[in-house]
Amino acid sequence: MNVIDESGILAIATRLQRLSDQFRKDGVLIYKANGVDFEPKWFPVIYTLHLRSVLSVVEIANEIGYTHPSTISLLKELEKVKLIRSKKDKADERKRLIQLTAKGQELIEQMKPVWEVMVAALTELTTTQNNLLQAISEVEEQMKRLSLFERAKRISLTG
Amino acid sequence: MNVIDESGILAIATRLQRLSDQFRKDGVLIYKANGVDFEPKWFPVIYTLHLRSVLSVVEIANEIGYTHPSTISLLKELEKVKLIRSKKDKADERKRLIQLTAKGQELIEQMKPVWEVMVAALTELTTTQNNLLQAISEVEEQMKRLSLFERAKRISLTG
DNA sequence: CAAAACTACGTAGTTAACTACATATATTCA
DNA sequence: TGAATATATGTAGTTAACTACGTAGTTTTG
Repeated sequence: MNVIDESGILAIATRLQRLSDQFRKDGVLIYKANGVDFEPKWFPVIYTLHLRSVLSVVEIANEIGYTHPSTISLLKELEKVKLIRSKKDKADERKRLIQLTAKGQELIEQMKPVWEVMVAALTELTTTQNNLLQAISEVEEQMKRLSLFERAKRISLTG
Repeated sequence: MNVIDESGILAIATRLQRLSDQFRKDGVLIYKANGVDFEPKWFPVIYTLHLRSVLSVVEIANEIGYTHPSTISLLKELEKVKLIRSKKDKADERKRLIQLTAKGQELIEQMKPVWEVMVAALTELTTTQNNLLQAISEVEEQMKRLSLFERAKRISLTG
């Protein structure tokens, strides 16, 4: 991967994705090693329901920052393995209200110590001179002010 | 996306991916706005061939850090739009040697000023208190020493 | 109060990476 | 030197996100 590393910031999207993939793969291994039957991709939905208890499909999608079709397919999986259940909202028949099952809540209790280990390991790994998590937050903040595209446009005009 | 941002480091894989996606989408817009017919996903291959001129399929895959099947499908696309061409290696008949076409080289010359703008925009965006690119390099370095999984295992045992 | 606009959810198809497996050629070693 | 192993490429199928589009309720408005 020499060329990509040497090409510097131009290949930053590729490197971000590579890092994300590696974290996720190790996540699978860590859950497995701790006897927990859970996939990292489920985390955003499950964690959101852990904190908010009852939400509609679109509300979950917004919380986790995915599109609603992606969210629906995650919800289908989670319903299949009985970690969540859903019912129609009587006040608004368009809505489907989602919540954790008892099994889902038990699983969360089981995962809490694993999450603690993960937090410790991730913190150890990312507490370097330039903190990765903070760097992400800072860049997200910058993008809110002005997107990469807008910045490029401005540089093209003034350069 | 409140919950994900608030859950801190546990959702770091999700946030890395989201950032990567946003960069790539803006990349598409920037190429388009500059009248260049090029997709960001082609960058690793094209840039590698720009620097190394003739390489086999597996050599390219290693340089860009993808699996060889992924690389083959990228190469197919690039051959279709005539940015690269390939021929059998006479010294080793298993190998296919890949290189840029004249069209590919011209396109690179056309893209160079766009890349400069991108570098400037990305640098502006990511030069914050904690530098994202450096943070990525530092974490990659840490992972080489000991993977996330190994760290989690060690923490579980000693904790 | 009916038409228009909006919101919530769902399905179908696409994309860009992956793993697993198959085949052909090259190299090594008993 | 031929059998075993390794390497290079290719194909098929999977995955986890996406966009585009359709339908059914809800809200707004002329």
